[in-house]
Amino acid sequence: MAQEIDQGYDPKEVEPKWYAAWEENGCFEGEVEEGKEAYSIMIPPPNVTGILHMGHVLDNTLQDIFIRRARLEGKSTLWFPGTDHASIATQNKVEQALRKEGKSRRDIGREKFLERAWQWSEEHGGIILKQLRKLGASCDWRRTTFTMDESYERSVRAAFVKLFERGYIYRGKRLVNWCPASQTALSNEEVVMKPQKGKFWKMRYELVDQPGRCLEISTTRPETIMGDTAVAVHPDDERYADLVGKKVWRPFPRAEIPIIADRAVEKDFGTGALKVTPAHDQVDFEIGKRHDLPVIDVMNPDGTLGEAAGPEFAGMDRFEARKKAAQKLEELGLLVDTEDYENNVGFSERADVPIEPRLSEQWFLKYPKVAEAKRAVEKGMINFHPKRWEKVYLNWLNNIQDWCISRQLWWGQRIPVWYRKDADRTDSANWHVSVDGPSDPESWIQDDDVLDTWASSYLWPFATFGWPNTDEKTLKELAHFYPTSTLVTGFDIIFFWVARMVMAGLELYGEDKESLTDEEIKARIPFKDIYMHGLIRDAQGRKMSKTLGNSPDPLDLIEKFGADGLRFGIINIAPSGSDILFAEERIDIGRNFCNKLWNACRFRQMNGPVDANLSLDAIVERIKASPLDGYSNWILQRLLDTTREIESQFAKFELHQLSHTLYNFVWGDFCDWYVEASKALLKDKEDPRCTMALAVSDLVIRQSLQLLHPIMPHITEELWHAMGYCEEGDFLQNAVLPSAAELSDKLAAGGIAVDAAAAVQVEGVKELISKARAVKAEYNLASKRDVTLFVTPADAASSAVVRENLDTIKKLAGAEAIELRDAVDGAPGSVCSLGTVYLDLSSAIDVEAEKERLGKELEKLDKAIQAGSGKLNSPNFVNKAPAHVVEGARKQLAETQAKRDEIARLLASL
RNA sequence: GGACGGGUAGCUCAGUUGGUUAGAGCAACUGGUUUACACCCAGUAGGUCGGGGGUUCGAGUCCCUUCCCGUCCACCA
Repeated sequence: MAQEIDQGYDPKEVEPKWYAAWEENGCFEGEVEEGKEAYSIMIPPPNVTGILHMGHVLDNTLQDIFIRRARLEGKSTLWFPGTDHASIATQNKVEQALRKEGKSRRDIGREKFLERAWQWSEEHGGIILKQLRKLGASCDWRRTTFTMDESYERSVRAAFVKLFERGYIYRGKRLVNWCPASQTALSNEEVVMKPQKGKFWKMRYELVDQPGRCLEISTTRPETIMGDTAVAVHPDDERYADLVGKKVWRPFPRAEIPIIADRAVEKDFGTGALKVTPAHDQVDFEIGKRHDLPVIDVMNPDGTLGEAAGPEFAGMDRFEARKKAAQKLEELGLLVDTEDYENNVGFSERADVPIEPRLSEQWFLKYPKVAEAKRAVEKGMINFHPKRWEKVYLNWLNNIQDWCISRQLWWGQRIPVWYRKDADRTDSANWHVSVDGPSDPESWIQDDDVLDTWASSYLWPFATFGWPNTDEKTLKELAHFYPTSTLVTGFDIIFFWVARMVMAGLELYGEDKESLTDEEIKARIPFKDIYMHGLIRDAQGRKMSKTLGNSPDPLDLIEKFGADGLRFGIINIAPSGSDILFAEERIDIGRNFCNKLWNACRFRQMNGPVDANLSLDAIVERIKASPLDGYSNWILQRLLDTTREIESQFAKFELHQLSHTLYNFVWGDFCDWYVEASKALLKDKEDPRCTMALAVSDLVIRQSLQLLHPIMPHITEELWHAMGYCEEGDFLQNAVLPSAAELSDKLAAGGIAVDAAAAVQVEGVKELISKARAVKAEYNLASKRDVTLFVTPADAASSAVVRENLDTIKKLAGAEAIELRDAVDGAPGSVCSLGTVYLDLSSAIDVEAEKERLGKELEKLDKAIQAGSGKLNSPNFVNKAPAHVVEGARKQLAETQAKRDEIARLLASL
């Protein structure tokens, strides 16, 4: 029930109270509601051990806005929360902790390590979910899922088995991206290229059958010389045509290697001769395959040189070995020259060390349903917002390569493949692939590796519901909530996650099929819309990072601005899909806006009881009691416009406009004009116009709170109750938000005809008031509230409008009296559409200053007239432009001319 | 090398299908305490819309070209 509103909004009092109440009352619980449209969002699961940062604030505020809006529209909603085990990131953290104790994971073994990791994830896990609650996130927390929950893991294994059985998953010995720090294979997406300064060594290899004759070769990696098994030149390179088929001496270990011809070599690069190291370079590996070259792996998994590198190098770090190899070339007299060189080197995204191409046995996924994944987007079954991300997505799919999904890590879902003990692992006859493992486990050994994290989270949209279980609950919920409605995420994981989820859904959500029809695609896609937001950066545009210390703790910001203030603030500065420059001052607006809204309600409450607000009908009934005055008509018109605008912004996924539209309406229209104007009516509580103004305020506030609720849930809930819009124990979200059309109909049905044309008149009154204020300010009388104003109306209609709004004008312009006159001379004035408004100041007028002011205005109008008449005098414009544009230009010119004449007259009268 | 995004007021950004004299918030400046709010009110100033060319009656908006900034993809050893 309604309660008194205190002075000053204190989010600390309000926010925790309502969050607790919502949770206790199951406000966020998403259940299948037959007959209602479903709306669901899957949270992009944050890392289990992560803590909330500004990116999460943005991402989750957006999701909460979507889901709360859907709730207000009366949909059957579900926001599904959870966390990701983040295999490599979490394992790194646990290993770091171990290292502090002077241990490595191999010292303690897999079992003990996993114990530690679980302990770690339980200690830190869930912190972020608690923080999300502080932000007001309305997730159905009962459903919180962790990607290493037993049920989720079963889904992951089931997916693996299905993909394996369908031939998409295979095991192969390939050159993969190897991270020597984490000692695991990585996917191409986990490798980032960075420019590195290094050296380019030119060396010479002597021909075996022509001692003294040498072939010059350039390299950036002399430490792999020991793994060279050929030298390659381009087949069309005339310089070397006679050498192909001959042999050169590899300097160390000294051995004969062939000179071969291969098109992969660039003639014009370096010397045009390439040392071929099949074990340590992708291109070389391909060449090696084509020419059947031996593969010599000279490196250990940890990035040190191996036995094959020879005793001098074995055990040495790869970068040490590089220097040493160069030195050795020099000693042997084989070094021609050395130059500084910058090239791009692949780094492990996580560990930030250069990766090594490394030959190893791994599991790969040949992506399924690539064509369908493209079609889904091309045909608009899945829509990116903003649309431009479509291209990025399609481009990736067009160049897609098989995905290395095995990781030599322990923390994660272990690959559900078992090998028969003491049998040949490379022979698939000795494999067992299943969800539950072999029935005679003692005869088998499970694969050591775990899956790439993304090879589990790509199932998130349906595995969370229990897929592939076929129990009633799972099927019913999936039928209702899948495909989910909107995916909200950053563009940085468009390949890692978004595209892979699409393919996983298309392949796995349904029967095994070679290809899919459009109807089948629609049923299988994981989401229909993708809202891509930008990355949060600091005020200088730098990425936020711990080391830079430019990453504010959202909890501090919530403490300072309130969750609602932070939410509004972050939404307000988030442009459509590009990077967001964050600075704390930019959040001020959110806190200030909360306070403004709060005080608007407080003001309303101070002017009368709010005991007849329980339903929209009750409020409409009260408005009916007396005819609308101009301002009330105007604000209702603006309310309908605003409601419509917000509808369109949601429909078009233009969320960056929401906060601006609502801020302008609540602050600019309602508080600055309607509330101020209504003060004239509120003086006399017995006046029916007072009752009407209060009822109109109640309607505007009610609708505004609903429109704002998705952005600022706590304060709107508090005010919803304080303003008596619902019974105790009920919640804002249970009142269905009327659409602009519904609201308009409801008003019409109640006999309240909102008149758009009359609303325009009010714009004229506002203009007159602003002009009057400006003239007063010019004479340093802005705060004087007892001046006399003269108005010379433009015509009879204007005169009537001014008369009707006399009280309001007096109140808002700060005048004691307003006199309508036919002509005024020698007073400072300002021309507006309703007429000219003058300040009664004949005695004290500063003629020079006034002349200057009017002169400036005159100049501006002259320019406009010149442009306008020029346009209208041109037959081209009059003949070619559409009639309404010409008409508009004529009207505009006439008005401007009238204004100009009036100002000229004013000037003359001085 | 390929693709995309951006360049509009001191700063951060809006600006629908081309159509009045290009907007907002912050900052600045001036003046204030009015039936709520100094987390406030009123007012002022500030822009040749990156440069050049074109299409058009008309361009911040469309086309071409060019210069900056940023991102992604590719990777010549």
